[in-house]
Amino acid sequence: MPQQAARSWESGVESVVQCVVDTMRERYSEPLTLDDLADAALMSKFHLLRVFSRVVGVTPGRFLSAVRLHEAKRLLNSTDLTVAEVSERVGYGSPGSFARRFTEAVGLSPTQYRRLDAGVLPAAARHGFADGGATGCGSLSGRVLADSEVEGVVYVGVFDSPILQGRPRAWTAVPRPGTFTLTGVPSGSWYVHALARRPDAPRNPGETDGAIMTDAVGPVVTEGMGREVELTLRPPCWSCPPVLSALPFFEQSLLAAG
DNA sequence: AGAACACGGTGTGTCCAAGG
DNA sequence: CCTTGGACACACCGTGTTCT
Repeated sequence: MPQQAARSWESGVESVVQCVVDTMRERYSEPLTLDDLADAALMSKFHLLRVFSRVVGVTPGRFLSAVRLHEAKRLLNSTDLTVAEVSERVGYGSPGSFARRFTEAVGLSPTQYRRLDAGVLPAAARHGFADGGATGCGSLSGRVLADSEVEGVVYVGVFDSPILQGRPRAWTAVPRPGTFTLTGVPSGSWYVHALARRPDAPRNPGETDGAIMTDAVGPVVTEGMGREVELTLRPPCWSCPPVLSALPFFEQSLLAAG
Protein backbone atom coordinates (compact mmCIF):
# COMPACT_ATOMS: atom_id res chain seq x y z
CA MET A 1 0.00 0.00 0.00
CA PRO A 2 1.44 3.45 -0.91
CA GLN A 3 2.25 5.61 2.13
CA GLN A 4 -0.40 8.22 1.29
CA ALA A 5 -3.11 5.55 1.00
CA ALA A 6 -1.95 4.00 4.25
CA ARG A 7 -2.20 7.38 6.01
CA SER A 8 -5.69 7.89 4.58
CA TRP A 9 -6.75 4.44 5.75
CA GLU A 10 -5.35 5.11 9.21
CA SER A 11 -7.19 8.43 9.49
CA GLY A 12 -10.40 6.71 8.37
CA VAL A 13 -10.02 4.08 11.04
CA GLU A 14 -9.27 6.75 13.63
CA SER A 15 -12.44 8.66 12.80
CA VAL A 16 -14.49 5.45 13.12
CA VAL A 17 -12.91 4.70 16.50
CA GLN A 18 -13.50 8.29 17.60
CA CYS A 19 -17.15 7.87 16.66
CA VAL A 20 -17.31 4.74 18.83
CA VAL A 21 -15.64 6.57 21.73
CA ASP A 22 -18.15 9.43 21.36
CA THR A 23 -21.00 6.89 21.40
CA MET A 24 -19.63 5.40 24.64
CA ARG A 25 -19.29 8.82 26.29
CA GLU A 26 -22.84 9.78 25.28
CA ARG A 27 -24.61 6.47 25.94
CA TYR A 28 -22.63 4.95 28.83
CA SER A 29 -25.83 4.65 30.90
CA GLU A 30 -27.37 2.27 28.33
CA PRO A 31 -26.58 -1.45 28.12
CA LEU A 32 -24.20 -1.01 25.17
CA THR A 33 -22.79 -4.17 23.63
CA LEU A 34 -19.97 -4.68 21.18
CA ASP A 35 -22.66 -5.40 18.57
CA ASP A 36 -24.30 -1.99 19.19
CA LEU A 37 -20.96 -0.25 18.82
CA ALA A 38 -20.14 -2.23 15.69
CA ASP A 39 -23.49 -1.21 14.18
CA ALA A 40 -22.69 2.43 14.91
CA ALA A 41 -19.27 2.00 13.29
CA LEU A 42 -20.73 0.13 10.27
CA MET A 43 -18.29 -2.76 10.66
CA SER A 44 -18.31 -6.24 12.15
CA LYS A 45 -17.68 -6.58 15.86
CA PHE A 46 -14.62 -8.68 15.11
CA HIS A 47 -13.05 -5.96 13.05
CA LEU A 48 -14.10 -3.20 15.47
CA LEU A 49 -12.43 -5.06 18.31
CA ARG A 50 -9.16 -5.15 16.39
CA VAL A 51 -9.08 -1.55 15.19
CA PHE A 52 -10.31 -0.16 18.52
CA SER A 53 -7.64 -2.00 20.46
CA ARG A 54 -4.98 -0.87 18.00
CA VAL A 55 -5.94 2.83 18.14
CA VAL A 56 -6.88 3.20 21.82
CA GLY A 57 -4.70 0.55 23.43
CA VAL A 58 -7.50 -1.16 25.38
CA THR A 59 -10.55 -3.17 24.32
CA PRO A 60 -13.96 -1.50 23.86
CA GLY A 61 -15.36 -3.26 26.93
CA ARG A 62 -12.63 -1.98 29.21
CA PHE A 63 -12.86 1.52 27.79
CA LEU A 64 -16.65 1.62 28.32
CA SER A 65 -16.23 0.34 31.86
CA ALA A 66 -13.71 3.14 32.53
CA VAL A 67 -16.12 5.77 31.16
CA ARG A 68 -18.90 4.47 33.43
CA LEU A 69 -16.77 4.41 36.57
CA HIS A 70 -15.38 7.86 35.82
CA GLU A 71 -18.91 9.24 35.59
CA ALA A 72 -19.69 7.47 38.87
CA LYS A 73 -16.78 9.34 40.50
CA ARG A 74 -18.24 12.62 39.28
CA LEU A 75 -21.73 11.78 40.60
CA LEU A 76 -20.37 10.69 43.99
CA ASN A 77 -18.60 14.01 44.41
CA SER A 78 -21.16 16.37 42.95
CA THR A 79 -24.50 14.89 44.09
CA ASP A 80 -26.13 13.37 47.17
CA LEU A 81 -27.26 10.28 45.26
CA THR A 82 -26.87 6.99 47.13
CA VAL A 83 -24.34 4.46 45.86
CA ALA A 84 -27.23 2.37 44.51
CA GLU A 85 -28.61 5.36 42.60
CA VAL A 86 -25.19 6.20 41.15
CA SER A 87 -24.81 2.56 40.15
CA GLU A 88 -28.09 2.67 38.24
CA ARG A 89 -27.30 6.02 36.57
CA VAL A 90 -24.03 4.80 35.09
CA GLY A 91 -25.50 1.63 33.66
CA TYR A 92 -24.91 -1.04 36.31
CA GLY A 93 -27.83 -3.29 37.17
CA SER A 94 -26.47 -4.42 40.50
CA PRO A 95 -25.16 -2.07 43.23
CA GLY A 96 -23.00 -4.89 44.58
CA SER A 97 -21.38 -5.46 41.21
CA PHE A 98 -20.88 -1.71 40.81
CA ALA A 99 -19.25 -1.35 44.24
CA ARG A 100 -16.87 -4.18 43.50
CA ARG A 101 -15.80 -2.84 40.09
CA PHE A 102 -15.50 0.66 41.50
CA THR A 103 -13.28 -0.51 44.35
CA GLU A 104 -11.05 -2.46 41.96
CA ALA A 105 -10.70 0.45 39.55
CA VAL A 106 -10.39 3.40 41.94
CA GLY A 107 -8.67 1.73 44.87
CA LEU A 108 -11.33 2.90 47.33
CA SER A 109 -14.95 1.86 47.82
CA PRO A 110 -17.62 4.34 46.63
CA THR A 111 -18.25 5.65 50.15
CA GLN A 112 -14.54 5.91 50.95
CA TYR A 113 -14.04 7.80 47.72
CA ARG A 114 -16.86 10.22 48.57
CA ARG A 115 -15.18 10.95 51.92
CA LEU A 116 -11.97 11.95 50.12
CA ASP A 117 -13.69 15.21 49.28
CA ALA A 118 -14.00 15.98 53.00
CA GLY A 119 -10.46 14.85 53.75
CA VAL A 120 -11.79 11.96 55.83
CA LEU A 121 -10.43 8.52 55.16
CA PRO A 122 -10.54 5.34 57.27
CA ALA A 123 -7.10 4.05 58.28
CA ALA A 124 -7.75 0.74 56.51
CA ALA A 125 -8.19 2.55 53.21
CA ARG A 126 -4.69 4.03 53.47
CA HIS A 127 -3.02 0.67 53.14
CA GLY A 128 -1.42 0.34 49.73
CA PHE A 129 -1.44 4.08 49.08
CA ALA A 130 0.24 5.57 52.13
CA ASP A 131 3.22 3.25 52.10
CA GLY A 132 3.99 3.82 48.43
CA GLY A 133 2.35 0.52 47.62
CA ALA A 134 5.74 -1.14 47.22
CA THR A 135 5.70 -4.91 47.51
CA GLY A 136 8.70 -5.97 45.38
CA CYS A 137 12.45 -5.52 45.40
CA GLY A 138 13.17 -4.10 41.94
CA SER A 139 13.66 -0.50 40.92
CA LEU A 140 12.74 1.62 37.96
CA SER A 141 13.94 5.11 37.15
CA GLY A 142 13.49 7.67 34.43
CA ARG A 143 12.48 11.16 33.50
CA VAL A 144 9.15 12.98 33.30
CA LEU A 145 8.86 15.87 30.87
CA ALA A 146 5.88 18.23 30.53
CA ASP A 147 4.21 19.76 27.50
CA SER A 148 3.24 22.82 29.53
CA GLU A 149 3.25 24.14 33.08
CA VAL A 150 2.07 21.82 35.88
CA GLU A 151 0.96 22.67 39.41
CA GLY A 152 2.17 20.79 42.45
CA VAL A 153 3.84 17.42 42.49
CA VAL A 154 4.16 14.88 39.71
CA TYR A 155 2.98 11.36 40.54
CA VAL A 156 4.62 8.33 38.95
CA GLY A 157 3.15 4.89 39.56
CA VAL A 158 3.48 1.33 38.36
CA PHE A 159 0.12 -0.21 37.41
CA ASP A 160 -0.92 -3.49 35.82
CA SER A 161 -3.21 -1.86 33.26
CA PRO A 162 -2.84 0.62 30.39
CA ILE A 163 -5.76 2.39 32.07
CA LEU A 164 -4.77 4.42 35.13
CA GLN A 165 -6.88 2.41 37.53
CA GLY A 166 -6.65 0.55 40.82
CA ARG A 167 -3.85 0.77 43.32
CA PRO A 168 -0.30 1.14 42.06
CA ARG A 169 2.23 -1.64 42.74
CA ALA A 170 4.65 1.16 43.60
CA TRP A 171 4.45 4.92 43.32
CA THR A 172 6.30 8.08 44.14
CA ALA A 173 5.75 11.81 43.99
CA VAL A 174 8.39 14.24 42.78
CA PRO A 175 8.19 18.02 43.32
CA ARG A 176 8.34 18.90 39.62
CA PRO A 177 8.93 17.33 36.19
CA GLY A 178 12.37 15.75 36.10
CA THR A 179 14.02 12.54 37.16
CA PHE A 180 12.43 9.94 39.44
CA THR A 181 13.26 6.57 40.96
CA LEU A 182 10.71 3.97 41.94
CA THR A 183 11.78 1.33 44.44
CA GLY A 184 10.04 -1.80 45.61
CA VAL A 185 8.77 -2.60 42.12
CA PRO A 186 7.78 -6.27 41.82
CA SER A 187 9.22 -8.32 38.96
CA GLY A 188 6.82 -8.50 36.06
CA SER A 189 5.30 -6.60 33.18
CA TRP A 190 3.86 -3.20 34.14
CA TYR A 191 2.53 0.06 32.81
CA VAL A 192 4.22 3.19 34.15
CA HIS A 193 1.82 6.14 34.48
CA ALA A 194 2.74 9.73 35.28
CA LEU A 195 0.26 12.46 36.08
CA ALA A 196 0.11 15.98 37.44
CA ARG A 197 -2.47 18.70 37.90
CA ARG A 198 -2.70 21.59 35.50
CA PRO A 199 -2.38 25.07 37.09
CA ASP A 200 -6.11 25.74 36.55
CA ALA A 201 -7.22 22.32 37.82
CA PRO A 202 -10.18 22.16 40.24
CA ARG A 203 -9.44 20.62 43.64
CA ASN A 204 -12.47 18.33 43.54
CA PRO A 205 -11.28 14.72 43.12
CA GLY A 206 -14.23 13.98 40.83
CA GLU A 207 -13.38 16.72 38.36
CA THR A 208 -10.41 15.13 36.62
CA ASP A 209 -11.62 15.71 33.04
CA GLY A 210 -9.14 18.01 31.37
CA ALA A 211 -7.77 18.98 34.78
CA ILE A 212 -4.72 16.79 34.65
CA MET A 213 -1.91 15.85 32.34
CA THR A 214 -0.84 12.26 31.96
CA ASP A 215 1.39 9.89 30.05
CA ALA A 216 2.00 6.19 30.17
CA VAL A 217 4.51 3.72 28.83
CA GLY A 218 4.33 -0.02 28.78
CA PRO A 219 4.33 -2.82 29.06
CA VAL A 220 7.68 -2.42 30.84
CA VAL A 221 9.30 -5.63 32.02
CA THR A 222 11.03 -5.20 35.39
CA GLU A 223 13.43 -7.71 36.81
CA GLY A 224 15.70 -6.28 39.46
CA MET A 225 17.47 -3.00 38.71
CA GLY A 226 18.17 -0.83 35.76
CA ARG A 227 15.05 -0.06 33.73
CA GLU A 228 14.85 3.53 32.44
CA VAL A 229 11.69 5.10 31.04
CA GLU A 230 10.75 8.55 29.76
CA LEU A 231 7.29 10.10 29.92
CA THR A 232 5.90 13.39 28.66
CA LEU A 233 2.88 14.85 30.47
CA ARG A 234 0.13 16.00 28.09
CA PRO A 235 -3.55 16.89 28.42
CA PRO A 236 -5.74 13.81 27.82
CA CYS A 237 -6.69 13.27 24.16
CA TRP A 238 -10.00 11.84 22.90
CA SER A 239 -8.63 8.29 22.84
CA CYS A 240 -7.26 8.41 26.41
CA PRO A 241 -9.26 6.26 28.84
CA PRO A 242 -10.47 8.27 31.87
CA VAL A 243 -8.25 8.34 34.96
CA LEU A 244 -9.87 6.14 37.59
CA SER A 245 -7.28 5.70 40.33
CA ALA A 246 -7.64 7.96 43.37
CA LEU A 247 -3.84 8.23 43.60
CA PRO A 248 -3.49 11.88 42.45
CA PHE A 249 -5.72 13.14 45.24
CA PHE A 250 -4.79 10.72 47.95
CA GLU A 251 -1.68 12.44 49.23
CA GLN A 252 -3.65 15.70 49.42
CA SER A 253 -6.28 13.94 51.52
CA LEU A 254 -3.65 12.46 53.82
CA LEU A 255 -2.17 15.90 54.41
CA ALA A 256 -5.63 17.38 55.07
CA ALA A 257 -6.37 14.59 57.53
CA GLY A 258 -3.05 15.20 59.27
C1' DA B 1 -3.77 -7.49 2.73
C1' DG B 2 -7.84 -6.67 4.84
C1' DA B 3 -12.11 -8.36 6.55
C1' DA B 4 -15.03 -11.87 8.41
C1' DC B 5 -15.77 -15.97 11.01
C1' DA B 6 -15.38 -19.86 14.63
C1' DC B 7 -14.25 -21.36 18.99
C1' DG B 8 -12.43 -22.03 23.65
C1' DG B 9 -10.92 -19.60 27.66
C1' DT B 10 -11.50 -15.62 30.41
C1' DG B 11 -13.69 -11.76 32.44
C1' DT B 12 -17.73 -9.33 33.82
C1' DG B 13 -22.28 -8.69 35.59
C1' DT B 14 -26.06 -10.50 38.28
C1' DC B 15 -28.07 -12.59 42.13
C1' DC B 16 -27.99 -13.78 46.75
C1' DA B 17 -26.53 -13.98 51.51
C1' DA B 18 -23.98 -12.50 55.48
C1' DG B 19 -22.02 -9.07 58.24
C1' DG B 20 -20.74 -4.24 59.64
C1' DC C 1 -27.57 1.24 53.75
C1' DC C 2 -23.23 -0.39 52.27
C1' DT C 3 -19.56 -3.82 51.55
C1' DT C 4 -17.86 -8.21 50.53
C1' DG C 5 -17.69 -12.83 48.76
C1' DG C 6 -19.38 -17.02 46.26
C1' DA C 7 -21.78 -19.21 42.44
C1' DC C 8 -23.41 -18.97 38.01
C1' DA C 9 -24.45 -17.49 33.21
C1' DC C 10 -23.08 -15.28 29.36
C1' DA C 11 -20.76 -11.67 26.84
C1' DC C 12 -16.25 -10.59 25.62
C1' DC C 13 -11.61 -11.41 24.12
C1' DG C 14 -7.67 -13.54 21.81
C1' DT C 15 -6.21 -16.38 18.33
C1' DG C 16 -6.19 -19.08 14.35
C1' DT C 17 -8.44 -19.88 9.97
C1' DT C 18 -11.01 -18.83 5.87
C1' DC C 19 -12.87 -15.77 2.51
C1' DT C 20 -12.82 -11.76 -0.72
